[in-house]
Amino acid sequence: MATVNQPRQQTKRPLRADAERTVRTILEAAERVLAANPAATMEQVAEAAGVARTTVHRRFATREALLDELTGWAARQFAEAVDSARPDATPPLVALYQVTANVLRVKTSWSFAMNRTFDEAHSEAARIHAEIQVRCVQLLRRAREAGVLRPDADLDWTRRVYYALIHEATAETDDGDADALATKVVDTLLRGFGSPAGAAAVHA
Amino acid sequence: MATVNQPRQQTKRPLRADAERTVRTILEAAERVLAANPAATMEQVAEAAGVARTTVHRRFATREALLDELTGWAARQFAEAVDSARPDATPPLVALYQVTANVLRVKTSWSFAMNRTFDEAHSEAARIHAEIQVRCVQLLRRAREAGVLRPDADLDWTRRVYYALIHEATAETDDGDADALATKVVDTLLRGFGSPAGAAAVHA
DNA sequence: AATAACCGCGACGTATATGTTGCAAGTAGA
DNA sequence: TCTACTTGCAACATATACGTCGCGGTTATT
Repeated sequence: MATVNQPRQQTKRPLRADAERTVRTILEAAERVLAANPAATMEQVAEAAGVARTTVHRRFATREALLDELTGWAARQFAEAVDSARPDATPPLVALYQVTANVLRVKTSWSFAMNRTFDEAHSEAARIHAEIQVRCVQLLRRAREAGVLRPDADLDWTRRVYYALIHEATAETDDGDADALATKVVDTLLRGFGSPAGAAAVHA
Repeated sequence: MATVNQPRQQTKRPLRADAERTVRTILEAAERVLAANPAATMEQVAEAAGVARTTVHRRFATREALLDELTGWAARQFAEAVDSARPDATPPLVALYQVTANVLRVKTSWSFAMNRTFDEAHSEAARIHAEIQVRCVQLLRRAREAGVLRPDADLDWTRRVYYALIHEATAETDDGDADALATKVVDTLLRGFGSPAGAAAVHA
């Protein structure tokens, strides 16, 4: 009868200060390494973190646990970025800029953890992202009612394009500061690239 | 002295008709399976194709070879889709619609193979994609000169947003026909979502 | 200073994916 | 019909990633 290798469950007792630091170091290293190669191994993460592989396993029972912790952490920072922009309390257009800038700031540093697809719908990260998505649509609706968006704008499509623009902005080579990028994103979202007299060009 | 497992090199002699069919079946199955799960195993691909795993290995020496073939095939279809729209010979706006519709048609069926990142810059697929990218910028430049795009449009940023919109459009749940989606994409690209009187809203 | 926690290291066990080989049975095509 | 190609199957070899365990040395905390 083979003894099955079951992951050792991680006790949740308070960590010593240095251990706490190690955890953060590992998570940051994981983000870096996995952003470059999502299939990276535990060994590579450990190496990037400057610790032994066994230490990683000491802190995170399984690979899944590490990934979950990482995405959870990023999600919380994401939520924090949105919240601190007070998207429900400021004029829609201002909020749009503010939220965009804040989100860009965190997303550039957490590209892997933020783009990870959420298989299990019950994970903390999935819940947070879903909530934020709802708030995003709310903001867009307010923008539409305020006349910032066209009355016939499809909010769901708008949101997806908005997300895509943010994603694309994080890949900018000359990553200027978040505010400049945010301006670029919102500007593109609202105006697109057509010339104001664009419609006439069809008949040219 | 351990005998190292080196992939058996695939002879490139003409295949019998049924074998040719098998190859296509495998590639199509690989696309389906890998689109759902990029880390899918050879076994899963074989199962989806309705063949034995060994048969897959008979046709594709290594996993890499299969992936390369897949991306190569998709890239050729991509190029074909662009070419058949004659983007250099028709008015920019028309070409934009036409290219978009054609590309959407193939991209919906080849989402995995088209999004695969190209590590080795010397692969056929990478070359094709690079060429198409150049032609895309050319088209956008023509559009700008024709007054379809704003004179100050950043062509590289425009192209990336264009790509992102196409990508997003392929994920539409109610995947209407390619023409309708193309209209949506080009419309969004040119006009964005802001109301024409949008600028005024800032002062509201 | 004493204690408990932490870490590196080496070793081990396990699971799984990849790739190979040989053979028997079936089938396309001349 | 005959032949060469093709396929499924079972078995094998190998590499690699994951996870565990124990020990000795170090460090934080009291």
